[in-house]
Amino acid sequence: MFSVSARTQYAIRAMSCLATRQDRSATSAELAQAESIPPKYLEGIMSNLTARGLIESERGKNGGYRMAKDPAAITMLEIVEAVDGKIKPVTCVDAAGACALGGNCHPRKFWVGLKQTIDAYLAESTLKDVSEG
Amino acid sequence: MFSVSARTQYAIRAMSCLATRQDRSATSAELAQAESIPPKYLEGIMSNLTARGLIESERGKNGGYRMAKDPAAITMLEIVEAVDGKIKPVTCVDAAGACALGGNCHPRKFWVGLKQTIDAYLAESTLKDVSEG
DNA sequence: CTATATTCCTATCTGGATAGTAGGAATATA
DNA sequence: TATATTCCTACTATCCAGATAGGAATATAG
Ligand code: FES
Ligand code: FES
Repeated sequence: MFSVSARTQYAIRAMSCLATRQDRSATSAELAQAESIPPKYLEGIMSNLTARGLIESERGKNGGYRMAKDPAAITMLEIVEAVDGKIKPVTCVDAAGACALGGNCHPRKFWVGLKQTIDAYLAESTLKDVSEG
Repeated sequence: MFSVSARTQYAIRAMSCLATRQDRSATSAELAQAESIPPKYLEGIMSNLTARGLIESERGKNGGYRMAKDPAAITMLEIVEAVDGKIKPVTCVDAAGACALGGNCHPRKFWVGLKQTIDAYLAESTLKDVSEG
């Protein structure tokens, strides 16, 4: 329970690796190699991160990725949401009617609080913090 | 991501329902009915809660379950761990060698912190709080 | 222009976990 | 003995994360 998807773990490791490189740039294949991530799978993840604007991409020969921002300005929340979407402990956490109970059970507030707690932790952890261990 | 299992949601709803009954007792079938939970599935969950000592059971005719403690003395963490085990964002969160990287990646501290954050929230939320919404 | 290296897109397969079901054994009451 | 309950074990079905495959688009170099 509350397990972190491989997607997100891969994304964070890849970003962490990219951030600590000289020049802060690398190809997807290099990152996959360095972090033991299935190369083809990582490609899709990198696209997510690019779409979110956390990194920038260059196609073609000599292409690859580079950090779009300072690692201290990138939060774990941004990375998580880029690759796995907003976190949702229960389906009705934001849309009150999105569960069989129609948003009318007592525990719901508790789940909303949980989401806020997790979001807060993710938002206050920067890539810089994480990549430095 | 970070989604809560049906097991845990059911457990909390059932406990919440039980806690707010006169006499704080009911049969599994009654709780299943009241909370729209598959009856047979709930049976197994109730056994988990009994094993953990959060509720007490009585077999046979006129049997059922009753609260073993005051709802204010039962935390969400106890319920979650009773039915789904300890939470584990990443496999190596407590056993450092339990992942392909052998516990040696920088992000690991971050995941440990996440677990502590979630555990803390769950531990400070009591059944009384939750059942009262 | 051609060969090559890369990102990017779409479609598909697969295994394992989760959710749920089935049947009945044990136990208690009346 | 009949009935109502918890408890136990095993099975089935469903779903989706994880992974793979193939190739289109794009850029560079020679
Ligand atoms: S789970 Fe949606 S209202 Fe309780
Ligand atoms: S995930 Fe286990 S060491 Fe990083």
